[in-house]
Amino acid sequence: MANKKTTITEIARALAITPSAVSKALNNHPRISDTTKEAVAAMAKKMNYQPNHLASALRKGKSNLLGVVIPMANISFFSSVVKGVEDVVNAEGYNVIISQSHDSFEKECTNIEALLKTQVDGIIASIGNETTDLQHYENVKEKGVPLIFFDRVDESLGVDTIIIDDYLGAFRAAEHLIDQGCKRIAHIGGHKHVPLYHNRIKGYLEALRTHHLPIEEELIWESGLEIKDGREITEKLLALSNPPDAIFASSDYSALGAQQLLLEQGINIPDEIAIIGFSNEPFTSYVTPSLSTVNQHSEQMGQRAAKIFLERMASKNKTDFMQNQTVLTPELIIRDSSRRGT
Amino acid sequence: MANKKTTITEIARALAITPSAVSKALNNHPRISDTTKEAVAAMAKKMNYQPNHLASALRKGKSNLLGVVIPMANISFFSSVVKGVEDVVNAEGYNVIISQSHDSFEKECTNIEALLKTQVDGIIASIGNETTDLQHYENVKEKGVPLIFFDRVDESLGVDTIIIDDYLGAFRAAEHLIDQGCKRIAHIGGHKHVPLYHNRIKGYLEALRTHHLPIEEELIWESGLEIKDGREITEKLLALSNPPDAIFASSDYSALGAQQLLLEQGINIPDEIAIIGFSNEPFTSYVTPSLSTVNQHSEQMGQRAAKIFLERMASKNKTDFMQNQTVLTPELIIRDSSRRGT
DNA sequence: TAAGTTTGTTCAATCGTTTGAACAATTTGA
DNA sequence: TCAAATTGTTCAAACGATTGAACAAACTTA
Repeated sequence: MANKKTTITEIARALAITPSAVSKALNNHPRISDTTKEAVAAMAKKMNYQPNHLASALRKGKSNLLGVVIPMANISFFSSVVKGVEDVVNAEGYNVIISQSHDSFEKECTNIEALLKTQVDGIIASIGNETTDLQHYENVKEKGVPLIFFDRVDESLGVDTIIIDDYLGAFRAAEHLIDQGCKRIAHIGGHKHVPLYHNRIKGYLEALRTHHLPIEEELIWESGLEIKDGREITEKLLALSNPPDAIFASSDYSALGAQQLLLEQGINIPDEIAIIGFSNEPFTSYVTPSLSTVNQHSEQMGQRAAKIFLERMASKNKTDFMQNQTVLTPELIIRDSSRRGT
Repeated sequence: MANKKTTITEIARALAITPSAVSKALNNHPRISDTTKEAVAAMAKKMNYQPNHLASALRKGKSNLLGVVIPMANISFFSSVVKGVEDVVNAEGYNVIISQSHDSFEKECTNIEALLKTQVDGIIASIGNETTDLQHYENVKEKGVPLIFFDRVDESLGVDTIIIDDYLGAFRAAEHLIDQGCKRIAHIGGHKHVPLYHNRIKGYLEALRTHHLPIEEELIWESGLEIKDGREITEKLLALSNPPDAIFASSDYSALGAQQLLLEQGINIPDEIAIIGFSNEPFTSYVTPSLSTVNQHSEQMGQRAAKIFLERMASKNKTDFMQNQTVLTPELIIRDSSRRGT
């Protein structure tokens, strides 16, 4: 079809100079004269030259590719993080490769392997729910590829991490419900082996203790935090001889499930039972009543992770391997599902 | 840190053979003996060898990278399409680079350029709302890089396209409202210069004509289709001396805006005014009342686009440049917002 | 004006892998 | 038994860009 490729060699030929002169001109090397630089630039434009990134990446040992591994792209939290990452690294000439693990351990492993094979310069990841063995991440570390965990992190590997203060978020969420006059607050939690959910449970418990409310095992549940989990657990909660007057769910989806069930049962939200979720997924503001939740500052989280990556790239002298542990402060978002009239 | 790199040269040295023998062994070349292949495989595993993708990509002139350009990743439709694409191409050894244009013409151009520079093997794109000049896409074509448009396409470039039958989707949506007994159906449409929205308007009009309903200009609006547009237009519709008894919105977001306003005004949905949206965004099933909508088969669309890409790669003999125009059939999803009791 | 410095360019090696051609060793066929 | 075919491997040249060293020419400086 078209003259598919213009290489620096061709530009060189056209100008009767050497490829290396062209390369240096394009890279603005100080020893190249302005005249040559201009001539090269003009010819490059004229010949519609597009640098071959692979060649330079190979030579420089740097692909300018950043891998991001997330459980799901269609969860708004994660796509926002990705947006934050992109905003920061695109400006520095990096491209982002996103791969989804769908919370499958196997897929996560193959994704990591694919990214390493593609010679990404770094990996930003959120660990899948299924994952307990971290060998594939060890691998990344061994290869000397910067690795940064966000949200679902593991401290044991000694890599950079960035999370929100889940404990505090949960504490505030529970405290807010207490402020609204709730006395029996149920918790729809995630699996305790995931640190982040564990921290939320602790925050919830501490809030109860602080305000001298009894802790009742029958009100505390663990689950996969999907919509159906919210429904099922809420059903069980309603069946109790003494049902709760509030539900704090560790995800917006499970909170939504709870809300749907309550609405179907004709239970008034928030007066009979108040609800608060976690993550500030967009839909929480669309539903009726709008759902209170906790904002995780997803985009900021991505930006921060990206900046840490860039710092790692800048200081490849690996002498100062100080682990970077960033904790962002969550923000309570109070909406109709928990705002009781005074 | 670690012995960061194992190359085929090192494997070769360890086995006292040449790098080319190693390369051929790894690639299962027929002329290499099974003994050698096994020895190489064993040594590769032992030395934790990871092929350098950049080098092979450079040599082979093929990066195994596929670029996907979408307006927004946090719109579920687009992330589903991406998922469909990934499912298909990952299996064939490709990685996907996603870049978002945020409906900015400038960003779209730089994205395309970045992808070309990265030497992607192909590009799957949905044209941004702002875009009217297609020079950057011409560029892709000129370079001989397979280009496939989906959803927001442009036929004039002569590249492969994949869309749903927007006309039919709109026709059915409007017809469904008519079936429910609605007589004055308003339309919250997108900008007419985007073919897809134009087709939906045509489908809507044709449904009215088919069922002998009058077409009233005051009921037909163009907008950016966001939540606020839905609210504003609905407000205007309610102010009419003869307000509509149904609203067909060209996006789920604008349908949601309409719904919110109607609920605030205490208007019964669907009995006083029925609503139907377009796209089947997940939140449509979460809101109350749940929103009727049109399913665009997003994941299938992505899969189809990916398959077309793979076909193009397989037949790089570019003799048979038959443009591939796929049209998927949309599916009506009827929920509470338009289902009137009989 | 001879020695030293600066300027602008070319040379040549390199990144790690691939691949057709070449070649030696072995096997087959008539 | 000698030529032909097969098998398994090595050779060497790519792919396109980068980069330190080398070098010639021009310019300073004493």
